[in-house]
Amino acid sequence: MDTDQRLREAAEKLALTLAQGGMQKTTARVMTALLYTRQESMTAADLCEQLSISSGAVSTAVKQLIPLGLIERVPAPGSRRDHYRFRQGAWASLMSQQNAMLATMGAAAQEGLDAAGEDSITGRRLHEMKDFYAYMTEQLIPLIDSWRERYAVQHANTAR
Amino acid sequence: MDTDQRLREAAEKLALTLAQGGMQKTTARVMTALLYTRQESMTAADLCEQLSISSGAVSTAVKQLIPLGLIERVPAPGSRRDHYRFRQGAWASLMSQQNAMLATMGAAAQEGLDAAGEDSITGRRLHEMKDFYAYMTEQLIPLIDSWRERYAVQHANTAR
DNA sequence: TAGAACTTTCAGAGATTTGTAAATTCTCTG
DNA sequence: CAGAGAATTTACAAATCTCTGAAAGTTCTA
Repeated sequence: MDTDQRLREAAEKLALTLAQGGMQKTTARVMTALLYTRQESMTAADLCEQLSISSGAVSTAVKQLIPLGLIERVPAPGSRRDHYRFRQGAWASLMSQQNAMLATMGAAAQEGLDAAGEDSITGRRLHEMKDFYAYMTEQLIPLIDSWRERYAVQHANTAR
Repeated sequence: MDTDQRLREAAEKLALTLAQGGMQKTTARVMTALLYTRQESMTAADLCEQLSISSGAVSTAVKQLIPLGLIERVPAPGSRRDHYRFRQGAWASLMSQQNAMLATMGAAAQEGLDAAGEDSITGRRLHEMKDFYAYMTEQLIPLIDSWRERYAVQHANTAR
């Protein structure tokens, strides 16, 4: 089987997994297409054709992926079309987004504690929750930062 | 406003957030009901009534929550009904599940690398991905373990 | 072991989501 | 600055998902 086809299949497979995990299916397909493509970047038209979806769908997907820091628009000299590419450091951005969820969970726990009080069955349950998310938030942020740093140094000489 | 109502509202609010994040709505509502309830545990009938859903829906939700390690069936002496309660250590279990996703991502990156080779545009993109998930997996597992340990010690004397 | 009390499964109705096609808006270029 | 080439938005249609109600299955007790 040729390389292109293997990559396409890997892309679709990962997209399916991501969709299972809550990401919208088309959004996931656009993301993985850009991740596994052999081109430096792809135009909206490329994506339409390869994925057999309408330009509207591409537009929607892109609108969701850019704020997540997963892809970026890249200026394409000589072409009037927008080009998109998978971002350097995308994964760290994605993980950071998930940190926001950790904070939300902590706040939800606190809210319940305020209502129920610490000394109750509910209070004990929520206290564990609050502690856990406080701990995770505290630990995860430096973890991501240190990776960013490590990676930046390691690849300083091979930057695009 | 009374305590019960504040807790119910907090529960619904968190359920909505979780639903946005990809969890099924009813599943999320069952989970948060068990998290914020003032009772030690709830029966399927309790959940039906409080959430205004059918017993079939409860059954489905429970079937999804138990494997995630979020809730558990508890034997209820003197009652023939199943009782459910939010699990101790649920949050650590949940986070562990997400680690499985990290492994999947790493594998997906490897698969692409095998097809594209390291020395290509695609190869460099996928290499970053692989490194990131390898790093996160490596770091996150001990993090959760150490929390489990810490929490177990801290609460050894106040166990249910 | 018969029967009662629950739980689970399943088919179909209803609701929501999501993609398409077309209209609109935006943005370059000549 | 007019117009062509793209991207985005919107309204609608199609597909999917998810809950309910009812039937079937389980499990405990008498």
